[in-house]
Amino acid sequence: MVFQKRTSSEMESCGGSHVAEMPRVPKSARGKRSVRKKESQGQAMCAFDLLATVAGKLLDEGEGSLGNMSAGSPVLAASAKDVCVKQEQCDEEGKHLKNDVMDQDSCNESALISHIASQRLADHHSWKGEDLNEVPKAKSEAVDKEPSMISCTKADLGSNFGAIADRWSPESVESGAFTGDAAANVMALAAAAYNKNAPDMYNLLDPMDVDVKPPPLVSSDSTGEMPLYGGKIHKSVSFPRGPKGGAEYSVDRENDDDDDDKSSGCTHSSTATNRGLRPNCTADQSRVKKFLACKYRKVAPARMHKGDLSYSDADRKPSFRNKKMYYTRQRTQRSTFKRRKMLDRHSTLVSEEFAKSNAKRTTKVNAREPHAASLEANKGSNSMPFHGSCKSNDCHVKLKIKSFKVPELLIEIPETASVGSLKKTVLEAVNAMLGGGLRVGVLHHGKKIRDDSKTLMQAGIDHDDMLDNIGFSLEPNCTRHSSQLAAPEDIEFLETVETTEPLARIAPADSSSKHGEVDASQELALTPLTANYQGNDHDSVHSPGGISSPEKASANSRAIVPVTPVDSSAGAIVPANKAKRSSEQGQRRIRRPFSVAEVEALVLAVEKLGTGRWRDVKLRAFDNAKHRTYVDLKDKWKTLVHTASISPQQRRGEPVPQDLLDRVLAAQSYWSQQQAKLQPKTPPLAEARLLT
DNA sequence: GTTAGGG
DNA sequence: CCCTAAC
Repeated sequence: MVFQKRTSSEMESCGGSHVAEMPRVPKSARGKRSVRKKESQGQAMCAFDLLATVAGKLLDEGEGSLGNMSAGSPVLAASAKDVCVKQEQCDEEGKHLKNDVMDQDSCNESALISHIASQRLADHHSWKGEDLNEVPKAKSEAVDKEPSMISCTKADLGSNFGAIADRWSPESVESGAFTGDAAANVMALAAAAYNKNAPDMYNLLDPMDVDVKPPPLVSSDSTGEMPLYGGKIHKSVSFPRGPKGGAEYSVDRENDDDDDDKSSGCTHSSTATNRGLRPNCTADQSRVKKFLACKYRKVAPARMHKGDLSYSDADRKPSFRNKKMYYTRQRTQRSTFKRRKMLDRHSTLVSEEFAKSNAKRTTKVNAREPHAASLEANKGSNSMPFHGSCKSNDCHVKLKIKSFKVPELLIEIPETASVGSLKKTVLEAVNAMLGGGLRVGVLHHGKKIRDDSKTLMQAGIDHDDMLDNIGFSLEPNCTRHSSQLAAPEDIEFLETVETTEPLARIAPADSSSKHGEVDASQELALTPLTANYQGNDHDSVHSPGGISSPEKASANSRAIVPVTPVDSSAGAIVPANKAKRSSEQGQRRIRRPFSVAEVEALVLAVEKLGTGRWRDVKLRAFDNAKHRTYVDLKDKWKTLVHTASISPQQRRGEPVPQDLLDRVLAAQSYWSQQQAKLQPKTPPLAEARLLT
C-alpha cells in the first residue's frame, strides 16, 4: 500500500487537494552532522595592518632602501614576521546580530507552526501573513543595520582597489613607490581629478558609493517564464493570488543580484592585496578586513617568499582551498556572508581569473574622501616617490598633489536615466579606466617626463618645482606589465582585467554610441565574456531570473567609453585564455533566482509530494528546467520556509507573494507533521486516515 | 544517485 | 549555491 501513493498522486492534477501523498519515511534519522571543524580564525591577520606595518617599517628604514626593491622583498618577508598580528575585533557585533535574528526567527517560527498545526492545509489561505509580519524590535534593528553593511560590503572596497593597488605594486615595489596610502590616494585622486574635469558631475561622483539602489529598471522577470514548466503549472483555484510580481519586484532583485554579481566579480580581482584601505575598524570595514585578511594570508606569503610577482595562482589555489574554513565561520551577517562565500569560493576556484568587475566597484575610501580633489600626498617621498628616486642626493622633495589629470571620459546617457544610473555609469567609466591599469605620468612645467630613469634632478625638478610645477596624470597603462611584470600569470591576469573586463562591462548592448576605435576591441572582449561572466547573470534559459544581464544593467547607462588619449593599446589585447579558465571544472554555477512562477510550481509540487522527495518534485515540476536540480529545489524550499518565517522587511530579492509563502509554511508544517507521525513507527494507517 | 543539513 | 555525510 505504500507503492501506489506515488502513482496516484502523480496522476492527480494537483487541484486544491494537498493531501495526496503518503509521506515517504524520511531518512532524516541520519544524524545531522555539524562535523566540520572550525579552525581558529582569530589568527586572521588584518591585511591592512600588516601592510601598514610592513610599509611603515620599510619606510622607516629610509627611502633609500625603498628604491631598490629587489632587495626589498626579503625585507618584506622579514618584517612580516615582526608585525604584530592584529585580530579581527568587530566580530562580536556581527555574531550578536545574527543571533538576535536567529532567535527571533525561531520564535516566530515555532509560534507560527503551532498556529498552523491546528489548521488544515486547505484553509491555509485564510490566515493572513499579517500575523507574521510583526517584527520584533531586535529584529528590526538587525534589519536596519543591514543596509549599511550591505553598502559597505558592496563597496567592499576592496577588490577593486585591491586589484589596482596590486597591479601597481609591482612597479611600486620596484621603484619604491607606493605604499598602501599612496595607492589609496591615487584612487581618490583619480576620482577627484575626474571631478575637476567635469565639475558638473562633481556631486554625482562625490558619494562614490556604488549605487545600492539604482533606479528601478524595468525587468521582464515574470514574463516569459511559463514555458519553463511546459504547462505543468496548474493554476488551481485554490491559489487566489494577486497579480504576479511584475517589473517593480524584479527591480530590487536585480539590484540585489547585480550586487552579488559585482561582488563575485570583485572576487576575481581580489587576489590582489588591498592596500588602499585604511584600517579603520568600522563594522563594515572590519568585514572587509576579514575578508582581505583571509586572502592575504595566502597571498602575502607567496608573494613575500618569492620575492617577486612570479608566484602563480596555481600555487595559491590549494592552500586557499584548505584554509577555507578559516573564514567560513566568520559570517556575521547574512548578506555579508553570502558575499564572502562567493568571494571565497571564487578565490579558490578561479582566483586569478579575470577580475570581472573591477569596473563596478568603488570604495569607501573614496566615499570618505569626498574632497579628494584636495587630497594631498603630503607624506613626501614616502607616499609619492618618483621612479628616479633621490637616492643619490639627500635633499628630499615634498610633493603636494592636488589632483590628477584623468584621461578624458565620454559619457553618454539618456536623459531619462536616473541620477543613480548616471553615477553608476560614471563610476563604471572611472573604474573601468582605473581597473584597466594605470600609471602615473609626471609633468614638469606641463611637460611630460617620460624617462623614468632620470633622477628628479636630472629632470630639472627641484624644490621650487615641487609644489607648483609638478603635475601628475593618470594614464591608462596597457603595456607596462609586459615589460615589468615577471610572472606570465600576472600578465595574463592583468590583461584580462584590463581589456575584457571594463569594456565588456560597459559595452553598450546596442552599439548605439561607441567610439570607433574601441569598438573592435569591445567585440573581442565581449565575445568570450559572454560565455563566462555575462552569462553569469544572464539566464541563458528562459528563467526570467536572469537579472543583471548586460541589457538590463546598462539599460539606463549605455555608452561609456573611456577614451584613452594616451598611447593606449588597450583592446588590442586579446583575451585568449578566457575560455580556458572559465571552463575549468570549478566554475560556480550561475545564480538563477527562482521566479515567482517557479516558486509556485515548487510549492505546488511539495504540497503534493511533500518534503523529502525532492527528486520527485524535480521530476514533477521542474523536469524541464535542467538547471534546477532536486538539491536546488530542496534548498529553495529551505529558503522559502525561512523566508516565510521572517518579516517581509527582511526578505530580499524578488518578493514572493505572501500567499505562496503561507502555503509554504502550511505545507512545511503539514509534511513535517506527517514525518513526525511516521517516525514513532506510526503505521501508515494513521496517515491514511489523515489523508482521507 | 538521493536526502538532509550545514555552510 | 556548494559541499558532504549518510544512505
